[in-house]
Amino acid sequence: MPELPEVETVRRALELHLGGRQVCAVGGRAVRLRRPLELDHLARQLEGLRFGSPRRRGKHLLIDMYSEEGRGERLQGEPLGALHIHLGMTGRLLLVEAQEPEPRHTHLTLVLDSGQLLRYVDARRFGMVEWLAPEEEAGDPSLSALGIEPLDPRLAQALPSAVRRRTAPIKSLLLDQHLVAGVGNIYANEALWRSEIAPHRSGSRISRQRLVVLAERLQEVLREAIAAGGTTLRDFASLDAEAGYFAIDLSVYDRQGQPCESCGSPISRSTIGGRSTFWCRACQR
DNA sequence: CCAGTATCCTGCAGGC
DNA sequence: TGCCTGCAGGATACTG
Repeated sequence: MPELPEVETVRRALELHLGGRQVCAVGGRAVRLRRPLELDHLARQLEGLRFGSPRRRGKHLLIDMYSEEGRGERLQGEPLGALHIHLGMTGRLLLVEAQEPEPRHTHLTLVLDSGQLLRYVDARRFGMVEWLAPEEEAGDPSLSALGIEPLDPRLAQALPSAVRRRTAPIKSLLLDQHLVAGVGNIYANEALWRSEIAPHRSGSRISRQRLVVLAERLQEVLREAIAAGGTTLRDFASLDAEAGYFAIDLSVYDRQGQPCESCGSPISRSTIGGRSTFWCRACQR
C-alpha cells in the first residue's frame, strides 16, 4: 500500500528525525521477508555508523550510512554503504522511545544513540531491509531496472515512448516499475480517472496527446498526496507510513457504486491483472 | 520480448 | 460467537 507519496513522506520524516544519529545496536529475529533479513550481517555493518540523508527511488528507500568519524561535524567522505528498505504492503518504520512496547511483527530494531528505537514492523512480510554496499547498488536488479521517476519533468516525453508498443492495459503498464517507478494501485486508479482514460485500454491505443495528459495528471495527484502527507507529518514526532495514506480524498479508489465526482454515474469495479480497478464507465474512454 | 497468472504473507470483513 | 473463505496488493517467478 505504500506508494511513492507515502514512501516520500517517510523519507522526509527520516531526514527530519534521523540525520546524524548513530546506530548503537541491532536486534530482531531472522525472518523471511521479500529478501531474507540477515541480522548478523546488518549488525556487523551498521553498528557504530551514522545516518546520512535518506534517498528515495520509486518505492525504495536508501539511507546512506557514514563512519562515526563524522561525529559533531558534517558527515564527510563517501558513505560506507546504504540501508535499503522497501515497505512492501504493510511495512512500517517507527521511531519510538525505548520504553514503548514492541509491536507485533517487529522484525528489526535499531537502538540509536538518542536512546530511541527505530523499528521495522511488517505483518505481511512483503517488504525488506538489507545492507547494500556501494558497489552493489548499481547491480541490484530491483533498483537498476527501475523506470523513470514519475515526478521527473521528462515524464510527459517518456511515458508515450514507454507505452506506445505495448498491448497490455494502460493500468498494468502504470503499475510496471520497469516503466515508471513508484506508482501503485491507488494512484494508478486516480490518475486514470483524472485523465479520463479507461484503465483497460491498451497502451498502444492511446494517443500521444492523451498520454501527455496522463503524465500531467499522474504528477498532479502524486504531488497533492505528498503535500498532504507532509502536513500530517508536522503533527507526528514518530514516523508512520500510514500517516499520509488517506490524507487526500480519493476520487475512485474503493468507491465502487458511489457517484463519480465528475458526472454522477456510479463508480465501477473490475479486475485488471489481478488488481482491483475502480473507474467511471461514463467519463473514462 | 511480452502478457498474463501464481506466489509469498497476515489481518480483516463477510457469510452462515 | 466462531469458523471458514476470500480479498487486499508489491514484486517476482513462472508459463504460454
